[in-house]
Amino acid sequence: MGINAASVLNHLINGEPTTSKAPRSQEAKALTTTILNHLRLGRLGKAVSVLFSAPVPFPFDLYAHLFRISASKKTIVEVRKVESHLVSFAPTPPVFLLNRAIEAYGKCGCLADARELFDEMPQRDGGSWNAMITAYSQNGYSGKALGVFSDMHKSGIFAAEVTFASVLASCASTLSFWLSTQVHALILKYGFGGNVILGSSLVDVYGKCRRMGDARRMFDEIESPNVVSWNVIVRRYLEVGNGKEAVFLFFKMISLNARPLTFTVSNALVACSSFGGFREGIQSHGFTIKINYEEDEVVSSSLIDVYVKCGDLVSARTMFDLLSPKNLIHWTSIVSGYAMSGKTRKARELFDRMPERNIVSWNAMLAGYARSSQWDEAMELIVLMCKDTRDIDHVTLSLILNVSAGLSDVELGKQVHGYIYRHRFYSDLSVANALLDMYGKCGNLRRARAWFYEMSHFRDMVSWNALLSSYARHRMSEEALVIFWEMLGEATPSKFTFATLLAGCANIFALEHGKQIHGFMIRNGYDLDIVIKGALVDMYSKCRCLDYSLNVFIETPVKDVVLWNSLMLGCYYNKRSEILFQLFEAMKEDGVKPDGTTFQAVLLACISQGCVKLGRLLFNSMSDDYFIIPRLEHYESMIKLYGLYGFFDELEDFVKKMPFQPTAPMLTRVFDSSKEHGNTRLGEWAARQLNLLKD
DNA sequence: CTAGGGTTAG
Repeated sequence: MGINAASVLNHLINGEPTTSKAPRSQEAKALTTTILNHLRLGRLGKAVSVLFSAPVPFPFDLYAHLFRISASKKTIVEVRKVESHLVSFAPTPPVFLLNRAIEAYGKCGCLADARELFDEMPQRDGGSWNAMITAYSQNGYSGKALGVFSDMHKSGIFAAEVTFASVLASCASTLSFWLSTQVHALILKYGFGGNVILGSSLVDVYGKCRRMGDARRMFDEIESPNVVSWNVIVRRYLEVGNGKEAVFLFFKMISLNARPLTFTVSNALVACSSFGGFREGIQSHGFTIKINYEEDEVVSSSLIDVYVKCGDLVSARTMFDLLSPKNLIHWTSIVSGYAMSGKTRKARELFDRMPERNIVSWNAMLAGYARSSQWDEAMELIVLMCKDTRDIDHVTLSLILNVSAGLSDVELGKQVHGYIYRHRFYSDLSVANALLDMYGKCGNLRRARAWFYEMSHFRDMVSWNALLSSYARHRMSEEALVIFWEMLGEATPSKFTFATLLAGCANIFALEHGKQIHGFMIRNGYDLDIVIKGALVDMYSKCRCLDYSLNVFIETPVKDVVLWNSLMLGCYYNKRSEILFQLFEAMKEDGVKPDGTTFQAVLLACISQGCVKLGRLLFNSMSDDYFIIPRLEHYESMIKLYGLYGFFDELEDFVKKMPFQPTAPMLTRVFDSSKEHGNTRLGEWAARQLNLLKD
């Protein structure tokens, strides 16, 4: 068919080709082939412009196809063009195509276009509602998605299964528990209860709302959970801090011969680390090898971390050494392992050998120094870090604040405070608490208090505890107690709170306050665990109230070394050292291994009872039988013991054979006791040594 | 045609 002047004119006047219906659809057919060819070559723009070369309706499938492709490429211009062609040239565009258009707008994030189309549609079906809800839901407008769902429900439209998925996703992101239960009820009412996807979504929602009881019940109701369902339940248990249950379900999954996703395996491994489940970790390790997952980057990272967190650095290192290629996370994990277990030298060695580092690796190394109180090394690292990277985050800031506190360097702390202020970190709770702690530990209670009040709107239990402990630490237990009563109106005290308060009372021998706290805990049904019992025994001992101390001790079924130590020191403070020796024997019979503090207590008793030979025996036994390296105070006690009772041969031998140079107080004591007992030779030696020390 | 989960190091 040729083009003549009349046909062109006709076209211009009527806006329509003069050709009859059959050839027009043939033209569309030919163009459709061209368009599809363009699409095959990935030329979406070309395809759409060919569409516009013919002002005729195309097959609906083609529009649907174009919508899908432009949606997946998120090319909003093409979506608009295709919609415009559709509504201009197709006489009555079918609802399902308009739904596709809404979906495409949604995928491109153009909610305004989607909504406009939705509002102007002559008719809507369930799919239209669904498309609109999904569009809102997937773009994070959960509230709007739920609003549309509510409108849908009110206009009597029955929701489809797919709609519920979007609705539940929105419930999950808004954490609306009660709405979720209502949606759950609707799902059951509509008979969709057997849908695995909806079931898993419900587990997800309940878990995110931290309603693990409901989540678990829902999970147990799923007839045949799939890998996603298992992944969700394991993940949610991990998130609420119930690692044991997460691991339990992971093992259950395996026993049912389901093949977990790599995500699920790493979640389970993290769960093992979370409660120190070494055996479970090893079993999971075996399983990952069996299903060929040990090569996976993420799984191997979590595996190394299991060994690290369970304290088996040898295995962690073996895994790390065998691993290739190693990534940044593997490196950081092993460095952190050494750093946090006090092996900072080894950590640093590896840290220096790292092919690349990021903020997390720097923080890991720094955290190690902070944990081991190696403040100078920490400072040096901070300087290096600032040279290497401009990246400073909330963890770094908290760590630098810990270092300032450790060095009692309030000036450094103030600098960090300024940085925090300039870079808007002050609303980060962990940073804010670290700052509070720093001012407290540096003894700047005025600033601590001021900052604490600035934190009024977002402080938590940790903030209260930090403030309390700074008062208690600086022997202001009365004030600490006042703060405690204030605290009750705002936060729930924890075991940490009580331990701090009791230690504060012990330091100033505030027996009445200590009793009040003890009573408070009993009245309010607090679980008096071994740490609190230890604090109580210590407090009563120091407050010269040995009877109470003994009572608390007796009512503790399983006693640890701290408890024994506190009581033994209590005997010493209360001039009942003769009982202390019996306690020492009883402790060993009880199967509790003495530590350095135990021996210090026994040595103090020897001093007060004049048991020189026993003291020497115990001092030697300490390292020979118990492998405890004597600390400075043990040496001091021995010197005091020998000196006080005039055992000068032993004293001289002891002081000269010590593995380090005697300190000034030690020499002073040697000098004083020599003078008292008329031992001129040793006294002069001590005096000479003292003079040498001064230079 | 459309739905669910989303991991590892400080």
